[in-house]
Amino acid sequence: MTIEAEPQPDPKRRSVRSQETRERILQAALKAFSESGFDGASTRQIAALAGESQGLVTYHFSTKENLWKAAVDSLFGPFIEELNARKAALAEVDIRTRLRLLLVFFVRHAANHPEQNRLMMQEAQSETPRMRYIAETYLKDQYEFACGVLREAIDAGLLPPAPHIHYFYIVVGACSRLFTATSECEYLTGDDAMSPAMIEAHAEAVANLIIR
Amino acid sequence: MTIEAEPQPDPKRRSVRSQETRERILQAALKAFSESGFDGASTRQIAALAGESQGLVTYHFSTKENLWKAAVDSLFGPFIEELNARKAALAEVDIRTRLRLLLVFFVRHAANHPEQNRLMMQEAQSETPRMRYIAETYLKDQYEFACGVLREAIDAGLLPPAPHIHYFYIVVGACSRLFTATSECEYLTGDDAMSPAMIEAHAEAVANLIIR
DNA sequence: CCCAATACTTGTCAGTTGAAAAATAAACCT
DNA sequence: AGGTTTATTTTTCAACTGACAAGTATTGGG
Repeated sequence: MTIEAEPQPDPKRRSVRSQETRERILQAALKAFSESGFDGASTRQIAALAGESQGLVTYHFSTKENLWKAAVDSLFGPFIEELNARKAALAEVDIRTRLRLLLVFFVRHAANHPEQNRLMMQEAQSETPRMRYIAETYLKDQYEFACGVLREAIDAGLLPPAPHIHYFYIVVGACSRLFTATSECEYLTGDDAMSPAMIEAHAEAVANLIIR
Repeated sequence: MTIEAEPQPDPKRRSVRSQETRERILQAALKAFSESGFDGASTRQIAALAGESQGLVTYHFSTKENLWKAAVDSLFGPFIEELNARKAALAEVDIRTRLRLLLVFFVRHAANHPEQNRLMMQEAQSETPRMRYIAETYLKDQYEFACGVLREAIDAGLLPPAPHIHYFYIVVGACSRLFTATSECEYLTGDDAMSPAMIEAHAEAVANLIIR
C-alpha cells in the first residue's frame, strides 16, 4: 500500500495526551467507518465523535485513507495477536475440542468487536484497494489456518466433506451476523444481542450445530 | 413511513420508455445503496450509473429517501412473493426435506440478489428509520415463519434445541456471507463466488452441515 | 395538427466534503 | 527564561452534495 508514515518524528517527545487524542480519533474512526463505510463517514463527523476539530484529524493522519488504515491496524493487530496465542495454546488439543473452542472464541470476538466484521463487509464486496489491504495483510494467513483446521475436522469425520471455502464463509457468517445486526435483532425480538447471556448462548448454538 | 406517492397521475398515460428509465434508476440505486450505504451513495452517481441526469432522479422520486424506499420495495417485493409461493408449495412436505429445500432456496436467492443482504447489513446495525421500514414491512413476517419451521425441525430432532433467534441469524449468515464478500473471496482463493457451480456447492454445504 | 401532459436537461442554491494553510497554544529541552 | 518542536484551532478553498426551479423535448389524445 502506498501509505506513508504518520508524523512521528520522535516518539519519545510525543506527549501522552497527544497519543490519547490519537487513540480517541482512531476509535471514533472505527465506529464511523464501520457504520457508514469509507465514503459515508466524514472526517468532521469522526472529529466531532472524538471531541476534536477536523483539522486535527488531518494533522495526525494526513489523509482519510491513512486514517482508515490506522484504524484498521489498531483493530486487526490485537486480534491477530490474540488469535495466534489461542492457536498456540490449542495446538495439542484434540480436533473436536479445538474446533469447539475456536468457534466459541470467534463468536465472542465477533460480539466484542462488531466493527471488525462490519468494516470487512463494507469493503469485501468490491475490488477496492482497502479490501486488498485487509485481505493481504490480515486475512490470507488466517484463511490458511482455517483450512488446516477444517481439513482435520473433515478427516476426523466431524464435518461432512466439502471445499473449505464454503465452510470458511459459513462459519464467519454464522458466528458474526447476529452481532452486525443488533438493532434489527432488537427490533425483531426485543432481545439485546450484545448481552453476555446472548453472546454465550450464540456461541453454544453455533458450536452445537456445527459439531455433533 | 411518511413517504408520499411518486408522480403517477395516470399510469396509462405513462410511456413505456419512462417506466424503463425508472427501472434503470432503481437498479442503479440498488447497486449504489447496497455498496456504499445510504449516505455514501449520491444521487448524481446513481443517475450516472443509470445513464441519466441527476435532475431526473429528483423528478421520478422527489427525495433520496423516497428513492431508497422504492429501490428496497422493488427488491423485497418479488422476493416475498416468491417465498410465499415456495412456502405454499412445500406446505405438505416432511420437515426434513422442507428445511433442506428452504435452505437451498435461501442460498440461491442470496447469490442471485446480493444487494438484498448488503442493503440489510448497511441498515441493520443502527436504529435508523430505514432499518425500521425493512424490518416492519418485510422481515417481521418472515422471522415468524422461520421460527415455525425451526420449531418443527427441533421437535423432529433435526436440530439441537436452542432459541430460534440464534438459528435465524446463523442461517442468514451462513447462507449469505459468501455472496456479500465476492471480491474478498476471489482475492483469497481465486474462485468466482457467483459461478453457478459455486452457488450450488454452497447450497449443498450449508444444507449438509445443518441437516445431518 | 395541435396542445396539454409527461419526460427529461440544465442551471442554481445553500450546505457539506477533504485537504491545506495560517494562526495560536502547549510542551519540552537547555 | 527562552526558544523550538509538537499539538491544536480556525480559516480557507475547490469540489461535491440533495433539492429545486426553469427551462426544453417528447409524447399521446383530441
